[in-house]
Order: sequence, then C-alpha cells, then structure tokens
Amino acid sequence: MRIGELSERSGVPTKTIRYWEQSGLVAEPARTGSGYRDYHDDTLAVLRFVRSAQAAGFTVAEIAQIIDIRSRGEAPCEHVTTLIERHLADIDHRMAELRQVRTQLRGLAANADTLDPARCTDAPVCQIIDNS
Amino acid sequence: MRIGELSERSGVPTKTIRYWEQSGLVAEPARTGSGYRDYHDDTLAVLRFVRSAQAAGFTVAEIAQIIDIRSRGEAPCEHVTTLIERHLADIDHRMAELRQVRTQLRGLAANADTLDPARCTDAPVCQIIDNS
DNA sequence: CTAAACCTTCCCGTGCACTGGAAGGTAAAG
DNA sequence: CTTTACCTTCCAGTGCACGGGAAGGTTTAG
Repeated sequence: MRIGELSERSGVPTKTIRYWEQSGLVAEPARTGSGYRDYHDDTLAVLRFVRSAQAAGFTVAEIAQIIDIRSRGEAPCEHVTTLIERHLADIDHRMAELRQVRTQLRGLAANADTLDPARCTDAPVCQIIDNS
Repeated sequence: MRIGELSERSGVPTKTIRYWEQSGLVAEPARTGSGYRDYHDDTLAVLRFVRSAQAAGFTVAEIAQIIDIRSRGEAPCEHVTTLIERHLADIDHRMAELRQVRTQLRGLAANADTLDPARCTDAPVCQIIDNS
C-alpha cells in the first residue's frame, strides 16, 4: 500500500505520516523500485494507536518513547503508567490555572457592571481592568 | 527614567519592555540626546496595567487594541466587555476539553490496573492505550 | 502519447510572547 | 584613562505539530 492509500484509509494526511516517520512514530517502510513508500496493513493499527494516544493528551515525543521501548522488545506498561500520572497531574494544574483566570475575568465582568461608562477615561488605560 | 530603572521598578525585563513598545502596548518614549529611551513615571502604571490584563488571560494583540482605542481618546469599555465574554467562553471550552482528556486518562489508568503486565506485548504497540 | 494523479525530498512558514546574542555607542565611577 | 555598566538596533531562535509549496520523477487512464 502506498502512502496515499494509507492516508485515505486512516484519515491521516500524507504530510503527517511522513512527519510521524521522521519523529519515530512510524517505522520506515519498505520502498518500491522507484522509491515510493510501501506500507504493510499493520501500519494502520499503528496510526490508530498514535491518534488514540494523542486524544489522551500525549505528545509526539512521548509517543515516540513508547514506540521506541516496544521496538526494543520491552513492555512499555510501566513507562505508560508514569506518563498517565504525570499528565493527570498536569491537567489538574492547568485546570486550576484556568479556574483562577476565570475567577479574575468574572470579577472584571462584575466590576464593569458597577462602573460608570462616562468615567471610563479617568483611569490611565481602562478602569475595568485597572480596578482589579 | 531610563529603561533599566523602569525595568527594576516594574519587574518587567528590558527586552520585554522594548517588545511591548514594538507591539503597541507602550507608547514610544522620549529620547535623551544620545538616543536612550527616557520614560515618564506614568509608564509604570501602563506596565502594571499590561500585567493585570495578561493575568486575566488577554493576549498582547488584544491589549494593544485596548490601548489603541484609548489613545484615540475613546472609551474602550465596550470592547473590553466583549473581550471578557469571549475569554470566558473560551475558558469554558478549554476546560471542557481538559475534562474530556482527563476522563480518557482516568479510563486508561483504570484499564492499566486490570491488565496482565505479562501480556503487554500482545497488542500491536501498548494494550493500555490500544484498549481504550 | 499525453495528461492527470501520485510520489519524492527539501526548505520555509505558522502562532505566541518573548529571549539570546552580536556589534557597537554612552555614562558613571575610580 | 580605563573599566564596568548601561544603552542602542537588528537578527535569530524557542516549542509544538504540522502545512504549503517548489522542483522533479513515476504511474495510470484514456
């Protein structure tokens, strides 16, 4: 199967497949006599795996690590578990940040309601934000 | 006041002050005879304003808009209110995405607990993620 | 035989908010 | 006078995951 067909069947653009190959997510495939990439059907499962991992928030570099461990014949379970925990902690952190910004913004919105628009120009730039 | 003192007093690096000037957040200051930037004390309030706006999640481009409206003598209240609403909606969106990814990851973590590590290599890449 | 579709490699651009560093001029202290 | 600290402009790089497009070779349908 050439790259165009693989792309069609997987929904992954050809550009992305080559990028993933270069990043170590997809093994270098065989080549036809004229230099075209020639993929095995199994590659479809790999592409699906990469998409799943991305949906779970893994970066390309992290997925490459997992695939690298597997390609050395080892089981990546432990590494994956570590990554899952790290990502969960990271997500909690980012959600806390977002909650904080949201609180800020809600305060500004409430602030804006109480302010007199006619006096807007009293502040150096914008009283809605300055007053925060 | 030269840029170094402004930087010290505001906590904003000189590089960043010049970048903000270039981005339209800080008005071009007067220059000394030898070409050094010469700031008025009021600039401190502007820098503080920029930091406040950033803490509320505004981008440099958005803050530049606000400052631009003000510099034309108009009141930016309405624009600011619109931005606040847009950001709140955006934050809700991103939090929903994060919640979804977190649910994914928790599913994977639970999955990992039930799987037999010895059979890890059964899946094409990693059964923890593949099974999701 | 020709045109269209497909493939190859290579390099550059995207967004965001800076940050680093080079090459050179100026100011203040000893 | 010299050293050190400070300032100037300009160019380039950071991280992430691609996407656009050039220049050229290959395959397939009509």
